[in-house]
Amino acid sequence: MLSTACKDAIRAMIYIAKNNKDDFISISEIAKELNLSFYFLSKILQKLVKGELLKSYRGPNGGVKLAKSAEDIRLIDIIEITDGTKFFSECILGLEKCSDNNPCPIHYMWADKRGEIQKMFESTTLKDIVEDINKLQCIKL
Amino acid sequence: MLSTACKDAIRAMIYIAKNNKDDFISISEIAKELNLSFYFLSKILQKLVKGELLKSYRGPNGGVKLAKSAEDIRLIDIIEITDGTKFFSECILGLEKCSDNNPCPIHYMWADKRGEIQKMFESTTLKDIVEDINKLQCIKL
DNA sequence: AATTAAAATGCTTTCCACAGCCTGTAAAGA
DNA sequence: TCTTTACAGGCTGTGGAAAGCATTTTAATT
Repeated sequence: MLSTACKDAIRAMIYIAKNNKDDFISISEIAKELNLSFYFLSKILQKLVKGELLKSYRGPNGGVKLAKSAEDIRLIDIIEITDGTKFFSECILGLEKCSDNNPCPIHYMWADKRGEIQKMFESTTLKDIVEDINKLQCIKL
Repeated sequence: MLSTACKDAIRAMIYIAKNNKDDFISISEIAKELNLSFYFLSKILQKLVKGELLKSYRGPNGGVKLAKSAEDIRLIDIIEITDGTKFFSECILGLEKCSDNNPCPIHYMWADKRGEIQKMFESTTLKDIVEDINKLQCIKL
């Protein structure tokens, strides 16, 4: 459902939010901690920088950090930048002409579930997740 | 979410169920009607034959037809054969160690939605869909 | 028996997400 | 100013899904 790039992006953003301070976190540190390819992660995070969820800084002690408060970054924002929003509008059977006015046989029941998933991603912020991590016992990202 | 092969399989199965009679429907007819590659569709339907959702017959007037009543074929059956069931058990962030006892930060909210989708596919049969098509105005598959 | 229709199957090709590597560029520190 | 650090971004390789092609097998019809 989510691309590998998107999953990695979410994991990285959670890691960054959890360790959010004034200084920058290096991409190589994140890649090591999350067991990801440095090169692949670099490109994903570049997208998030362009999407204004992250700020980056080059040179020694450089890295990335959140561009805004963790409570202002929703999961859907990360998904939109990495995967786009096709998933939340496309027909589950891949029919281009399918829409509310012109439904495929399973359009309505899918539109319902799809909408709930979208709401879930819209209503969850990085702050929520970090708080949950501190409350619950969660596995290492 | 669903692979192209799975989407095609569902569309084909709906078409077959809608036109279900005693005689066999040729794969080339289905491919033409649904605007699919004959070769690709052949391979998908072969899987469904092996999975015992379809019966096939070679030679003149051959083709495929449902192996059982339309009310005994659920969408989840088609999905299991073409894509497997990984989707309904895997962590949305791709973490192997994630489980109910050992959750990732968004495990529970995802497990909830995922379960609803699974129920949707489990509770929808080809008969339900064909009835809906006859009742509602649906687009061409 | 020969011909023809249609599924079964193996082989090849195409395409894209994923991943890795290398160079360019910005910034800090000596 | 030179060296080092670290993000930016281009280029290339790889695996699996999707798609196309060709041959084989089965069965009906003439």
